[in-house]
Amino acid sequence: MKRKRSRKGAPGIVEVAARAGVSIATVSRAFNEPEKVRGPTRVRIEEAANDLGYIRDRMAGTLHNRFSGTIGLIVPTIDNAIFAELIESFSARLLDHDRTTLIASNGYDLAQEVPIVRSLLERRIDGIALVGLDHEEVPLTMLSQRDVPIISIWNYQQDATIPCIGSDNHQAGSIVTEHILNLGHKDIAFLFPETTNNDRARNRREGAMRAIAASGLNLPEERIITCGYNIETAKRITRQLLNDNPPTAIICGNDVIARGAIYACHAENIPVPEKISIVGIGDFTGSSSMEPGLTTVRFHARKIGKLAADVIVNMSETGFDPSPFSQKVDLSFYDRGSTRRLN
Amino acid sequence: MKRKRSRKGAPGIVEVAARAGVSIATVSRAFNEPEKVRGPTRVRIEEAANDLGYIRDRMAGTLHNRFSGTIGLIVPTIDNAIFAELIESFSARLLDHDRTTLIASNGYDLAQEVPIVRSLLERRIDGIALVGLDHEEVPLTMLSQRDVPIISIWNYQQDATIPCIGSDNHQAGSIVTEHILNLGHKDIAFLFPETTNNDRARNRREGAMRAIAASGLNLPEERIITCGYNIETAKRITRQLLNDNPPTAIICGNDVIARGAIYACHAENIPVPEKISIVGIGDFTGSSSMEPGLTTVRFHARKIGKLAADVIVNMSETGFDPSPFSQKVDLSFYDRGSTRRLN
DNA sequence: CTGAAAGCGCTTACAG
DNA sequence: CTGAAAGCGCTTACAG
Repeated sequence: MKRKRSRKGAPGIVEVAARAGVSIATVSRAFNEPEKVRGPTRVRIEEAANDLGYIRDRMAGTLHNRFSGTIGLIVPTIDNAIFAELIESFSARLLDHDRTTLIASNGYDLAQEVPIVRSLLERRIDGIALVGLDHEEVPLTMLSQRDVPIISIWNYQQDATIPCIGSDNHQAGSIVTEHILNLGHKDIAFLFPETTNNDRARNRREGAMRAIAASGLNLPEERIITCGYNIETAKRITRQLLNDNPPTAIICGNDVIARGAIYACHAENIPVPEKISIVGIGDFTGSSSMEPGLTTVRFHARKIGKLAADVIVNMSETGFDPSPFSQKVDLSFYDRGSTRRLN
Repeated sequence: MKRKRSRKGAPGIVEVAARAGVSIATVSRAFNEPEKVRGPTRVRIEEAANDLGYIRDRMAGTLHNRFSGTIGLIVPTIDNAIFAELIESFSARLLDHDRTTLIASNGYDLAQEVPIVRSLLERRIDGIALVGLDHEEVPLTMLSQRDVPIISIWNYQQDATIPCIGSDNHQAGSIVTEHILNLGHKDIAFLFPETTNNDRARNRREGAMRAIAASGLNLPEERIITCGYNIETAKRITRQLLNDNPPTAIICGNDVIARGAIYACHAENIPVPEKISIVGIGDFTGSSSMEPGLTTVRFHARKIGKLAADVIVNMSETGFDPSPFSQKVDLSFYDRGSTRRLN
């Protein structure tokens, strides 16, 4: 069933060279190292290329210099407010660098990264950005064996074994927890996603737990609830919680869960924050507009995405020594309407 | 600053051939047309490839057969619930087809599509999916000149000039409007995004307007409000509206705007649906979980994404006659809690 | 079923 | 500053 695509009229470097009256070597230089081509020659080449509607075949060049101008991005999910801003800013910034984004999602299943990485390597990516620090050995080895630079994004850990750009999830967890504790809450529930293979969720939870411990509070086991990543699940679990044994505050592992929790309170006619305080983590699009506005800690997703794009391009161009590329992006806490002092 | 990436230890087809004791031609066949290679030979080659950790260079093959195994996807925005499910399902399905997604967003600016398409063509995409039917001539010509198949996704129009897979936005607009009219509402406001260069929004609005006209109702000019694409803007504009001159129903161009409108009602203490009915279009993730649940018409985004992936792969493999590839995906109306009969 | 050889569209030392 | 030529890692007729 395979067909061979015709080149049709599409002109190549040969046609451009002929029209400009130069060799193909000079045409190539005019694009890649314009400073090495005499002004008038360059102009003639550019005109010829324009007239013919020439579009370079970068993949042909890749064969030679090993750069495809393509960067891989693997996220846990696309269908979720969590990474939307990150993906958008990362890919837009790459376009500014004349790079293109090859995107894939692993569906929160790290085993999926093996075939994805293979698929990306077959397309000769110049570098790759992976969300988080939890990854299997195999894909990491496949990448480093081929000298493909890796950047981990979203989570920042000082002792990370791969260069990372992101925020301190540990700190995010403790910030919101301390806020709740400072408001005098003692009966607190945690609504956190599964932490296996998810360093972001794990660090947040650890940070939250540590803040609890530091305060001397003792949180009973049943107050630590594992909750799926979607609004509907969070809403259902929270309604159950409200019916069984409502706490005075709920600390949510992210804003998506917090949104579900707030909807649950609406559904059960429990006023937020009068009867119950709710905090999220992330500050996703829409969190500030909710009623009540969600108290949360902001991950500056666009900043992280942009930085990561700059860094991965830089790494691919210069070769790299991982360590100096790690960067911590500060968090911002927003005290909006969804929490209040316990009275 | 350019460095040359070493191949390092990464084995190529030559090494695999040597280890398997065959020619590189046979190795190539074993991957591309396995049925042409004798069983035992194939096994030896597969073992050799595995042992060496061989990863094909598809870009080298592209040079010859013109297929990169890469498909472009241009959406108006990534940072938005609107296209999240579409992107996720499209790219996941492409991965099943052993294709990879090159993603880019145009920020609702069609002029951006020229550099984006150029960038994708330089990477030798095998096909491209574009959201909507409004596009400039230039990028479309660039693509068809190079025989790159195009599929328009999200909007379906019978007389579209490019093959399209999506739902009837016209119908979506009329469905929600008729629902509101059937509930007895007469004082209705429209909250629609800018319709220039946006066929989806335009069709929805036309469908809504037609339903209004068919009912004999006369909608005053000031009831037709243009509203930005984000929750915050929608909330602000709706609050203004509620203060100035509240209608009994608001028809929103999409669920994002509807979400903002509902939050505005919460903020102004106007109960939905008791005092005001609100409908959206789209049924994005989260719309069913809101309080009240959003009455809206569902675009089956995952179905569209999956279908589009199948079709574009098919088009790239078989050559194509555009017309038979168009497909209309039915809408589903959900009457949830945000609307009620006027009394 | 398998191999030797030409060639895909570029880039890059190497000369000049 | 420019050109002729080799070569990047594959695929594909063409022979055998």
